[in-house]
Amino acid sequence: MLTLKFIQEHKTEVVERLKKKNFDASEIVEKILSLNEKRRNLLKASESSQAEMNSLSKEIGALYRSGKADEANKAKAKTAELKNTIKELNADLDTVEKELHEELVLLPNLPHDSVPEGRTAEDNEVVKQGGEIPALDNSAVPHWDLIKKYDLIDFDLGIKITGAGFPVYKGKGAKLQRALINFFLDEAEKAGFKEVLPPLMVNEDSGFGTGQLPDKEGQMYHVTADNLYLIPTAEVPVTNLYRDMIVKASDFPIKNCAYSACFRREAGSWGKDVRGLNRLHQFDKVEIVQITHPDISYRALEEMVAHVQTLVEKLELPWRILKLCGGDMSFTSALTYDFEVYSAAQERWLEVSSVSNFENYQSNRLKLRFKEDGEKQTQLAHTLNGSALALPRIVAALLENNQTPEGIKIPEVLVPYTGFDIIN
RNA sequence: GGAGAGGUGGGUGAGUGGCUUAAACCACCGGUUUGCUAAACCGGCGUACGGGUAACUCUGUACCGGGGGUUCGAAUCCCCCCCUCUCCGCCA
Repeated sequence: MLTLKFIQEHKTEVVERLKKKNFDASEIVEKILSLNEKRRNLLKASESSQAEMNSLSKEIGALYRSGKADEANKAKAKTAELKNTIKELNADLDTVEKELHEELVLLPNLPHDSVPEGRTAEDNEVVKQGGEIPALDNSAVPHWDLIKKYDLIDFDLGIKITGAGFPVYKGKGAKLQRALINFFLDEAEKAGFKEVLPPLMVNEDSGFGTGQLPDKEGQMYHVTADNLYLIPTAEVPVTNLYRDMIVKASDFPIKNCAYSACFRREAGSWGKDVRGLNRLHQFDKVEIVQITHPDISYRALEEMVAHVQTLVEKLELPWRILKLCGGDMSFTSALTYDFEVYSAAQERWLEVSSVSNFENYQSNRLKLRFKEDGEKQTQLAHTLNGSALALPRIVAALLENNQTPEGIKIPEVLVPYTGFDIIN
């Protein structure tokens, strides 16, 4: 959520910048400003009445103590009206504050100045590219066939015990999962991210803190009996570790990485995009999260992007980095880079990571603040996160790109983790 | 699942209706003293939203798990909810 203060001070800027996200903010901003004016007036009136009440009460107490009951009773009579006034003012204030909040959460985060104009994924800007797209021979098949051929993942068994989108990994397929998770965690740790292993379910407050609730409620599995949500990404529990906190500027940067299973209902998805490993209800991912000083959050973003780049390079996959255009960015992000790897048999790019700077948009909800050393004033921290990496599409690309007549070759860097160098 | 105890500032913890402006201690920060460390002493030490100001100082209101109620006045009394801990049961 944008801060009220910022909207007040940068009214036209907010409207202008949100145009890039194809969002017309002018009406909402006007409404916010007028509601805030209302709020301030009500607040002033309420507070001065309360101040009056407080001093009257004090007097009454003093009168009783000095035995002047008559005068005390007289003073009491005066409080009745005041009490009513306060009640009414506070009720109005409450209403206005709720309305104001409802409007505030409608505004998306402002896109960074460098975000390209555009409406759809077509308009995303390729900023960097590397690796070589392998030339597969005619016998090459997509990963869902390879998976069957080598008995790596069983979708039908998953359907039997749970449902579509919950694959069962088997044998070398299962080992490959473990290998990738450990590889990603080790690499993240080398890059300075401290590992945490968070719960896979979170409460409502956490869902709200990172912005999944209330807007994207339908995308999460909801355990209604206990009112808990299965996490769609480790970003949720890990970022919420710092909810409602005031940290010291000297604690920055706070860097965490976490492996977790991720659960997504993917309501409304269909078609060829969901074939094989392309889209699942449950999948594994290593996430990196960073909380920084606002002055250096964009440097932190570049570092995180560089880290992800080393991962796809070490896995010897053809990769490219996209800077998302305004229209394709998420509601909460200020700048997002997507990583894609080329899946040679499907002949398409697959998104495997999304790295974003949220600036203070998330921390305003989370109430994640910091203080400069020696300063009394609190400021909102900047939060960032990124996948490093999500497994299924990496597996899809690895299988497809590395298929040979003899079997599927495992990238060198993974061999110490898998314990085998070929799947055959 | 059953029974009990409890939720007060960063932590421990006092506080049964107005001498509370939430004590005290610890931690933390600043200062004095000191050969260094330690200690002692002095001072400071919450958050949010307002008002005021050139700025600092200043000032108002709210906040003792959350919500409601009683009262001139609530951390304190009443009601509802949430959470935590202990014991028992079940269990990897």
